Amino acid sequence: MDSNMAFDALADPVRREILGVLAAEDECSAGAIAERITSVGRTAVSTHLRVLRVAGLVSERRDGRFRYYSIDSSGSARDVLSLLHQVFRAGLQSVDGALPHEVGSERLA
Amino acid sequence: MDSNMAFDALADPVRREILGVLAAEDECSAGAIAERITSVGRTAVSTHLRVLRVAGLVSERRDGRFRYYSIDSSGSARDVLSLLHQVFRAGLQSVDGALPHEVGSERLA
DNA sequence: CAATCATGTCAGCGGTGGATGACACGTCAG
DNA sequence: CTGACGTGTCATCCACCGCTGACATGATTG
Repeated sequence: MDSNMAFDALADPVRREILGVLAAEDECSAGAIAERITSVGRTAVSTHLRVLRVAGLVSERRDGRFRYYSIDSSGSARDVLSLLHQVFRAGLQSVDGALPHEVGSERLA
Repeated sequence: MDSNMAFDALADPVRREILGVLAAEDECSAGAIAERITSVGRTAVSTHLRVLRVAGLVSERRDGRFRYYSIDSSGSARDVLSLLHQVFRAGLQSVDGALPHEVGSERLA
C-alpha cells in the first residue's frame, strides 16, 4: 500500500547512505548522522530523515533535545522485500518462506 | 555499483507494474505489456522498459519485429536484495544465506 | 529569564524525470 | 517494391525533488 513511499525513499543514494549509517550504529542522533554524511548539509539530512520516517523505514525516539533514529525492520521494509521476492523469485532458489507467512498474497504494483 | 540504477528504476510505480506483468506472464512483447498498462501510453511504457533493461532488471529478446521482455533475476536484483537484507537483517529472522554467497560483502551506499 | 544547543521547517532556485505526439527504423506480406 | 505493422527515439512541456541559508521551536544550563 504505502510501499510506494518506501520504494521512493529507497531511490535516493543519500537516504541509502543514511540507512547504512544506522545499520552500522544501531541508533544515532540526527546530528551524529549528519556528521557522517559529507555529501550534503545538515538541513538536507534532516529532510531525508523525515522522508525515511514517513515511509516507515526508520523510527524516531525523542529524548530531551535529541532525536535518535534507528532502522525499522518491521515497517514497510517487509512489504518491499515481499514485493521484490515475489517478482524475482524465479532466479532466487526459493527464498520464499523466509518472510513470515502471507508472502505472495498482496497485489504487485 | 549500478544498483543505484536498479533502485531508481524500482522507484516508479509504472515500472513496478510492468515488473508485475512480467512476473505473471514470464515473457511478453512490448505491445502486449503496453496493452495491460492503462495508466500511461505506449511511448511511456517503451521508455520504462528501456530504463528497466539498462538497470539490469529485465532482459530483452528480439524476434522478428517483436521484442520480448522477461524478468532478469540474476542481474542487479541480487544487489538490491543483498543491500536490503544487509540493512534490515535485524527484524528479519536471519534470511541471510538465502542468497548465494557473498551476501554482506559489498559497500552499502 | 537569557543564552545556547539540537533539530525541524520554510521559501526559493536549479536540475531531473516522466508523459505525449510526431517521426524514424527495421520487418513481414503481397 | 510498397504498404502495414511493431517499436524505439526525439523535442517539448510540465511537475516534482533535492539542496541551501535563514528562521522557528523546544529543551537544557546558569
